[in-house]
Order: sequence, then structure tokens, then C-alpha cells
Amino acid sequence: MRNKFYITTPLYYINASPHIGHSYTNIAADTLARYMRGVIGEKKVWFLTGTDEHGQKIQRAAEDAKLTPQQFSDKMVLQFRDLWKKLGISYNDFIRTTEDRHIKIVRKILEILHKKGDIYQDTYQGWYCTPCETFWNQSQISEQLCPDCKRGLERISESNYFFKLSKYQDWLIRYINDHPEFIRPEIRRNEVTSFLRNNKLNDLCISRPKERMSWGIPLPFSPAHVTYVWFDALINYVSAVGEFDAKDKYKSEWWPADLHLIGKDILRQHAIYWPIILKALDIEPPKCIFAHGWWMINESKMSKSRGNVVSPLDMAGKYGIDVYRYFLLRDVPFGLDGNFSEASLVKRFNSDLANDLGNLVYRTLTMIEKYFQSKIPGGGVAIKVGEAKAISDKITSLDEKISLNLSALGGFNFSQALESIWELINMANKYVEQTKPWNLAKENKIDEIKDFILVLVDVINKVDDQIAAFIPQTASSIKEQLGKDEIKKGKPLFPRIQT
RNA sequence: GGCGGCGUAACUCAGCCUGGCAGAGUAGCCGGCUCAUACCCGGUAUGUCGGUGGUUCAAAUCCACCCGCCGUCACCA
Repeated sequence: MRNKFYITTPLYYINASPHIGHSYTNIAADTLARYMRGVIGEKKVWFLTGTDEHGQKIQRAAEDAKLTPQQFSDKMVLQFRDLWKKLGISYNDFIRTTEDRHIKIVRKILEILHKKGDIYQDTYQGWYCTPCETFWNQSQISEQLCPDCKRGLERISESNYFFKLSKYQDWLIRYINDHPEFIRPEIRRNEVTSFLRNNKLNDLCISRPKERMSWGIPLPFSPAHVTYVWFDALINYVSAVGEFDAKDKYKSEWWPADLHLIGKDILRQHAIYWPIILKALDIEPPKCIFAHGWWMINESKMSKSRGNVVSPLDMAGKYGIDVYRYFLLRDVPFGLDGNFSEASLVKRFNSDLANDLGNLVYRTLTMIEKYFQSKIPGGGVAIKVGEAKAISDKITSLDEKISLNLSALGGFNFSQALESIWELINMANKYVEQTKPWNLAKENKIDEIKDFILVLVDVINKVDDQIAAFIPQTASSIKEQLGKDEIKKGKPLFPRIQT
């Protein structure tokens, strides 16, 4: 068994407000962290998230807002912190790339790699659009015009520093080949593999001249340059949890990360740049990089210009945090793209949460109220037969099933894990119908009703344990209503939404 | 264009690797029930398995070609 679990989300780039995609990654990571805390213990799980705050886009956004980049970042970071708080994201640490602890390690790493010869100076040549302040490469342009503004491009060359990606290409190909669980899901692994096989890696330009872009971490060996933002950002995964010793050896109680959860848009940086940076530093790669899909809005990409950006706060506010979490995790297999619509969210709400889970809890509470004066009968069930036996077996096998679903091997398949929990819920609802306690009550068969109720209580307790990672508020509300000898029946958990 | 993926019920998808009567959930329909949130339970219809051809006793599954959609092709964080 594993004895620790270190999980990370990307560091979100704070040039704009958080949207559904950001919240998806963090909800997934939060669910896994909560789940693992239940399995291996609170203290053995470390969940890191944070923000990426350097680079040209931030510098420009800050200028537009008439703030310094630091002031702008300090303001934007609150939106992320606030959202995570509202969504109940249980991170252990929140790192910002503008913090000293991070900058210190980035500079250390640059020094080590420079000393080692894996960072070297060279001339960068490219087509530059001065008004847009953007470099374009050969394949992106035609007729020497800027693809954005259609104005003329300038051929410029400047002195920069490069990191030797190419040196480690063969190593990376072998490593990916030998570690099937390193890049997940399979489709992403194939993408990376075929890219590496069909292209020769260019070395990565990791610096920007200060006169062109100053908002970054200064290179220790060249004050005229700052660090390229991706090189800076990736390092957070180690800068947050460890230090270099006097012999330049990295020490951390958490590294290697067990899981880097990312969106599929940043696969290359994580699956190619990052392992190579680590290899060059003689640090072990993360165990697994998992790239999930995107949420489409009504079958099209979400974008500001389309005006179809879904705000997590609006959705969570309108339907409840747990409902929002449940929908994102349940509706689409993790890894594939999903389509977000309020109609399908409402459908999930009514069929899964109100009809199945909510109603099971509510009808059970009512029966305890009615037949046992609100006290859960004691004693336990002597012998379970028939449906009660089947339910009991299902309860026993559930842990193992979910543990597989939520592993790298099982593809972190949240929707399937939830499906197995709902199988149990449905069995219980069916059991009520078969047992017909209302008839037993008429015949005054109180012992049979007692056994029946205890089976339902067992089911709800089990379900409660298992949904806690996914929908924590609901889990604790159920615990409050049904967790003690005397029940405390409240309002229905999920009142149906009329459509 | 190269590489990769997808196309199966009204909707979301599983099945394909390893050929053997086309499946699940949701929505629908019919019936039953009343503990419960007008819910729950039982039953039930539904398919040119994208198209054409091939291999085979047998193809959603294997092969070839075609059509449609999507991803990716490096420094945009």
C-alpha cells in the first residue's frame, strides 16, 4: 500500500477570472484528496494548488488595469482563493509563483542547470510583431504578416538562454515506454509518444530580455533576463514541498507527486518539459500526469468572445455546491470532453439526487419516525437473507470497487465510482418496495420492520461514507439527521426542481 | 497534409482488443403501489451498429476503401 499521496492542480494563470474549467480540476483534485485522506489518513495526504503570476499577459493586463503587476496579482488571486473557499476545496497549501519560497528555488534550479551546462546562451531569431509584442514562428505566418493584426513583421534576433530539451529526448521516450501509468489517459500518452517519435525536440528558450518583458524571475547568471513563465511555473510542484541541500540534492517528504492533475491543453509542458527538467536535476519524475477533458457549452468551446463562459459561482449559488460538484464528476467520464448545460444538470439533480438518494434518506427517516418514534432500533439484524443479503454483499464489495475506480489504473473514473454507489442506493429503494413495510405495519410485524429498517440504515451509513469525498456537505447533513440513536429529520436534501 | 481519436436507441454512452441472438442508464409508454420529495416498484417498445465492399458457417467486432466530426502538429502560460 502507498503510505502518502501528493496531488497537485495546475497553477492557474490569473490574467482572467476563474471559469468552469478551473473549478473542474480543483473539484476533481479535492475529491481525490478527501477520498485518500479517508483511506490512508489525514496526515498522509498533501493537496497543492495555487496561481501562476508572471509573464507578459499579466504585465499587460496589469497595465490595462493601471496597476503594477504585483498589485494586479494580489487582487486577482483573491478571486481564486474565494472560489476555492466557496466550493469547499480542501487544499493543504496554496502557492503563488511570486512568493519568495518559490523564487528562491527557481533561481537555485537555474543555477544548478546552468552550472551543469544544460542551460546555455544563444541567439533567438524570429518574426516579431512590435505592436502586438508577439513572436511568431515560421509555420504560423504567411507573407511576413502578423496573423493577428496583419501588419508587417520584423525579423529580429536577441540573446537568450536555452534549456537542453534535446539532450533528454531519447531518455524520455524510453521512460514513457517503460511506465504505462506515467501519462494518462491512454489517448494523451499516445499523443505525446507519437509527437516525440516524429519530431526532434528543439531546446526550450527559457529567458526573456528584460527590456521586452520584465515581469518575471531574474536569471541568477544574467540580470538582463527574466525566466520564461512556463519554466518558472512548473517548478512550483517541487518548490512548495522541498528544498535543495548543500550538495544540490533535492529533499522532500512529499516528492515524487503521486498525481499531477491537468487539463489537456497543457499536456506538452507537463509531459515533456517537466520530466526533462526533473531528469536534468536528477529528481524523480511524478508518478502520474493525468490530463482531463474540457467542458463545452452547448457543444461549442467556451470562450469570452462567444460570451458563453459559465461561472462556477453562479452555478454553485443557484443549485448548491454539492449539486455542481456532483454534476461535473458524474456526467462525463473523467478524461473526455463534456457538454455543460443547465438542463442536463437539472436532469441529474432530479433523477439521481432527489429521486434516488434524497428520497431514500427521507423515506427512511419518515419510517423511523413513524414506526420507532424517531429512535433507530438497536440490536442488529440476526440473519440476512434474500435481498437483504444481496445488499449486505454489495456494501462489503463497494470499498474495493471504488478504490479501483479512483486509482490511476482505474483512470480516476469518478463517474463510475458514483455509479457504483448509486447501484447500492437503487438496490435499497427496490428493497423497500419488495418488503412493503406498510403492509408489515398493518399486520403488526414489528420485528420484521426493525430488521428492514436496520438494513436501510446500514446502506445509508455506507453511502454516506462513500459520497463524503464527492459531496461533503450532503454527507455531513445526512450524518446529522441519521447519525445518532435519535434521528433529526430535516427538510428533504434535494427538493425536486419542476421543469 | 502527417499522426491520433470518434461515429451504436430520442439523449449520454458500454460492447470491438479475443467474431457467436445488439446492451445499460436517462427520457417515453403500460401497469402496480402508497413509507416517501406527484415519488417509488415492475413490465415494455425503440436500432440500415456512419456508408460500400471483402474475409468467414457467422461481422457492431477483423480487412480495404469512402463519408462526416473532433484533437494534435512546440516556446500562445
